[in-house]
Amino acid sequence: MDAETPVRRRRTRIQTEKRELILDAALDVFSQHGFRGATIDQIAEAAGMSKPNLLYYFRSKETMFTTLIERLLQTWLAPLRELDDIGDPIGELRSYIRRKLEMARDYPRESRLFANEILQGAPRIQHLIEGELKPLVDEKATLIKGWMKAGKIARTDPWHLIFSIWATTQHYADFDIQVRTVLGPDRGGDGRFEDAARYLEQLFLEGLRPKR
Amino acid sequence: MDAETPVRRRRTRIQTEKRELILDAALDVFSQHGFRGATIDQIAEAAGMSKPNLLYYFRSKETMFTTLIERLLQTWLAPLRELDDIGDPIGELRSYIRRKLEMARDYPRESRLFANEILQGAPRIQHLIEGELKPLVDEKATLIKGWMKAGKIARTDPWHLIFSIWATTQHYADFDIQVRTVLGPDRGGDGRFEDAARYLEQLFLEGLRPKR
DNA sequence: CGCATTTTTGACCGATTGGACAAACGTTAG
DNA sequence: CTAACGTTTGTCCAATCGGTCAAAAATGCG
Repeated sequence: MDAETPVRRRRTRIQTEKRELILDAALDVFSQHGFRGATIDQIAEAAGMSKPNLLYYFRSKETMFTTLIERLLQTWLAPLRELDDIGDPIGELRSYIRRKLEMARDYPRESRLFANEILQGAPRIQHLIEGELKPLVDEKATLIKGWMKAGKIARTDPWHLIFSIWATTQHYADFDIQVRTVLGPDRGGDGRFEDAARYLEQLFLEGLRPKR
Repeated sequence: MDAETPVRRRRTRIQTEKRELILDAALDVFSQHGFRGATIDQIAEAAGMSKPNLLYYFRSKETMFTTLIERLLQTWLAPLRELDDIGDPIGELRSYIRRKLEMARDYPRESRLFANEILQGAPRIQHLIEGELKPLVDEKATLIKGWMKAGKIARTDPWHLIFSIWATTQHYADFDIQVRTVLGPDRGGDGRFEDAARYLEQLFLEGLRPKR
């Protein structure tokens, strides 16, 4: 009888700050080792606090992970949400690719965390992919189809078009080590993202067949 | 003094068979959970044997993993090795893309295992990337540069060209769950690889700018 | 068959894991 | 100041981890 009333109190200033600190540390660790590979101790150390202290702010490892990935998905999908019918289609696509590549450069941890989760069959975010990602992609696919019908871009499969943009841009975050190693110290420096941007623009706009 | 002579005996029939069985089970488990996420017990169960029995054939989890990934890298790089100067360049690239996409379809576990390892910074295969992958890519980049100079394909960055082929094709293995979920039951069925093949051919050859 | 070798198993070990808990410590409003 | 509440920590626990070991079972061979 009336065992415990979970009075959801208002969040303290310290709570807000520490939760943010923890999530950042968790992003570090989760993105590097995946969910199972990461330990609470690692995250606690990265956040500069003890394990029980961390567990005071997040009930469990799982809670941290889901909090992290749900928030992350929003920023992750933002560029696609911005794709609209205002500018000219080629310009829209070009800037979408550029923005995605910038995200791979500036938020590689987020990209890797997401990739890691999908790789393992998305056990913890399947519902988000079905409920958020799919509808958004379907909507934008319709938009792109319209561009094709209007002769603004070449006729092709809009879903696979979106996949190819995701794949090529996120590759530079997810496979960063491979990219940098293969490019070597000369070409693999900070300039690699500009090289990639130039190449991808050419690929998506013109393809590889030589002009005559 | 003569503590133990590791007389490397010849491998028994049973040893050969069981080792193969174990490696297949290990591929299942490693590709789904990554190295740290996988447990010896899981692999043993998937192989239908007890844990000590498995450890009789492979000294450690690490041994299994490296055996697996070193062998895997060879088949994985085979298509790139076949890229040569015999046929016409456009045809060569087209069939390289096709072959890579077939591998994503037929060997998704291998692709995921590799992706998982790279994602985490390639701690166990860095030397293979430097010593095997990089030289091979450099060699093929030179080949492709020749094609560009001869006007056979458009001038662009050969390294990033190779990256984009890897990214787009392996995406269908590594992000399979996402691809199938977004495509839905209609377009996400077995035909998705043919759709992808058609789309990628168009992308790499013609790009998206409309013909006029 | 009989014996040596290979294969399999159950029991066990120390280390690490996610998490619980009560006590101690800080902070703040009245 | 002080009582109430928020925060932090040391200690502990059961479960799981990778791996060992001796002994039993199966196999191969003359």
